[in-house]
Amino acid sequence: MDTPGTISCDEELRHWPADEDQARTVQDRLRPYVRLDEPGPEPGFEGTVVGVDVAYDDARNVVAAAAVALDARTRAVVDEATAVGQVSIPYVPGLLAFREIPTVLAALDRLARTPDLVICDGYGVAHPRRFGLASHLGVLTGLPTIGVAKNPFTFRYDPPGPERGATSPLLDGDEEVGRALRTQKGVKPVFVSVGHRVSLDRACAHTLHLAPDYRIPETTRAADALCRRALAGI
DNA sequence: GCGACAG
DNA sequence: ATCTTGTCGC
Repeated sequence: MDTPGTISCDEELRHWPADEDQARTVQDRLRPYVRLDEPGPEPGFEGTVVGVDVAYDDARNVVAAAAVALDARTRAVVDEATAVGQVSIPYVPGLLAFREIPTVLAALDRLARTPDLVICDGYGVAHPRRFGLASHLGVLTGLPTIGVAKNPFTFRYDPPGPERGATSPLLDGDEEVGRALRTQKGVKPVFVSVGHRVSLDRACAHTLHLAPDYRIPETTRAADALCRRALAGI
């Protein structure tokens, strides 16, 4: 059933790392599957953009994930799904994906149709090993993914211009790993990076289109609200 | 060794 | 991420 040269999502979930060293090894093994040569859906495409996010209950070691599908053009919510899981490992910078992905995959599976594009709350290739949450989710699902983070993580940047839509390079040394994108005039930028099968230009264009009124894209806002509600209902 | 560090 | 009151402003 598996195509040679691709990865099996089920297989990866069965071989989930038990400690930090194993997790880093998994990232190094999967990183070559990230595709950076595809432009991805064009801005304004006909289809669905799905936002995913999770919320935690540390006391009970529980994580709730939400996936909300929006019409990519109108941004109207067309579907939503949630899932609940157990937290396996503590948060370690660089290993965020291992806390979120199993439950996020479960939520994505409960959507009525396959997403055309997925927006993650975090980073893609802007990552110490170039394999952040969005890239990891992309490789496991095969779907085009984008990472939109609220903080610059370990990277540096010069502030983009004050106007909505202004960008500046997000740098790891002298390498551009993403962009700071001003989604609202005079408001702190968000940090966009490629996850899988999308160009950086289009990743920024999609992010800007999804944030007409607020700093954070509507996909992430909707998923954030839903996973909090799901967690509260347990 | 020390500090910083997506969510 | 999460813990949390009031407060400034549209």
